[in-house]
Amino acid sequence: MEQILKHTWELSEADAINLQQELSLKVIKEDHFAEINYVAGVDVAYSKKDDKLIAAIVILNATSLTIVESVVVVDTAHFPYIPGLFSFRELPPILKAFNQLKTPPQLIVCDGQGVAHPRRFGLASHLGVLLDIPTIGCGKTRLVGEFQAPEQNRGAIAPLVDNGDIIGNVLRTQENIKPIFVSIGHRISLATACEWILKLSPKYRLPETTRQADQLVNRVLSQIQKNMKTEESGT
DNA sequence: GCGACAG
DNA sequence: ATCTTGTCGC
Repeated sequence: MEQILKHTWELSEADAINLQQELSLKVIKEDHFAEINYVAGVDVAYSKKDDKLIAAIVILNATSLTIVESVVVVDTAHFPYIPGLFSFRELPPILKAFNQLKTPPQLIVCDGQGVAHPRRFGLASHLGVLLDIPTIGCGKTRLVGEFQAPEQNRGAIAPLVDNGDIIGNVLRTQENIKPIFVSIGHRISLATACEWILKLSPKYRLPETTRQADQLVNRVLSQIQKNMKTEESGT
């Protein structure tokens, strides 16, 4: 898959913030896409013991929600976790994984925020701008913004507001279950993003894309930890 | 100064 | 997010 825009990942904290402000101008907050046949789910896990990031991409058929391809990349972490600068830690391995992908998706669902971010440029927006593909930010918890709890029924939404801007929606994907935080990543409107997340979450709290990517990433993570254990006992 | 803070 | 511990269910 072709990466449209590239930049260095060796940045200071201040330079990373400047880059976010510059790139945030490129985010398109409307529906800019044609037919969506394949949807990607992206997730990253972290092994603290050997300081490795494990990035997984799962491609689903957009109608049947079955897996058509998956890729895993294990990489060294080169940037610390700083709230607001999450993408500078997790995107390098994610982009490596996209390079190995054979089935290009027309929509990417990210585990992390889109424009629901202090500088309106969370991981989902960052990935969307670099690949120029529609992305949705889908977080389990909030980074910024205030909200009221949405009604208890599936599909209920409440606006996520920061500085007077509606930066996302708090969306109930399953009745009586904690809602998730949906925001524009790139090339999609908030309303369409929520429609897709509901369509992708027929059974569980999280969309099938992130669920499958999470399962894959954790399977690889536990395999790595298992291998390290047998190496210890063999030495 | 203190708390809050995607994963 | 991970790690550690304990508890519960299969």
